[in-house]
Amino acid sequence: MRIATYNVNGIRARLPRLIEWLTETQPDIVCLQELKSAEDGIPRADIEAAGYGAIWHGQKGFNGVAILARGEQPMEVQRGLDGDPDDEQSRYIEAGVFGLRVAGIYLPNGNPHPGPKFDYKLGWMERLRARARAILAEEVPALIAGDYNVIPHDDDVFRASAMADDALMHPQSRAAYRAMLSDGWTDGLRARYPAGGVWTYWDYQAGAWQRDAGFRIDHLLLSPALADRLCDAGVDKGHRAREKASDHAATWVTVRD
DNA sequence: ATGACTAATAGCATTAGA
Repeated sequence: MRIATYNVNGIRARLPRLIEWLTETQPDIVCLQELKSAEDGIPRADIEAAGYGAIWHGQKGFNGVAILARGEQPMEVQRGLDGDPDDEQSRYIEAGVFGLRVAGIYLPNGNPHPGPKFDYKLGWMERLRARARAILAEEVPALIAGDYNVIPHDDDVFRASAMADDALMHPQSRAAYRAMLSDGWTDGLRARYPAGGVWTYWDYQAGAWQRDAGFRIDHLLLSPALADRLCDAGVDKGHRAREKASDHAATWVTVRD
């Protein structure tokens, strides 16, 4: 079974690329982020025509997450995280699909640091960790996949000094990510490539793609039961080179059925 | 320190992204 996460940076702007990628790579489960669309603007018919059932949590203009399943309708478990009744941003959706629990996340960027956006990021990570621990306590095979907006290690970025002051690799962001790993989650791509050097994002600006000036912020975290089934992991880098591509590349794991 | 790209917005300049 192939499970992928993909920050599409606008599902309507990206629709031809998204459908093409689904058709070419045939993932069984997909978590999408940055739909940048209200629910009534999401192209349900095109996704279904490509062979996928889907649920989503949309928002006009920004954010927005979805879970797709090939030939199946995901069964929604929860949308949004507990712990902040004032939070109206669409960044979390969770479902049961193919016997797995799957959460799709779009973790706040947090720039600039310091400031309210960074505080929101850390608060959101605490709330995510609480939900993640509750999922682990259920002892179902589970995965939390999405755009974490965290560069976990210095070898996950083309040049650590270039991003040193960024919220993506702030020590507090990294500590909050590590805390989830310490709870028992396995970083699927890191397990496959322990030395780093694999990117999932390349900025549109300053020729970052051409210079391979990228970093790794899209992650798939596997519960212990699912980590035991991990076969492979990778990044669909070729699609990042195409016309009208997202600035992220899809990132995936395969697990034994 | 700044800008460079891209997407969306009842938009034609601003916000947000990372």
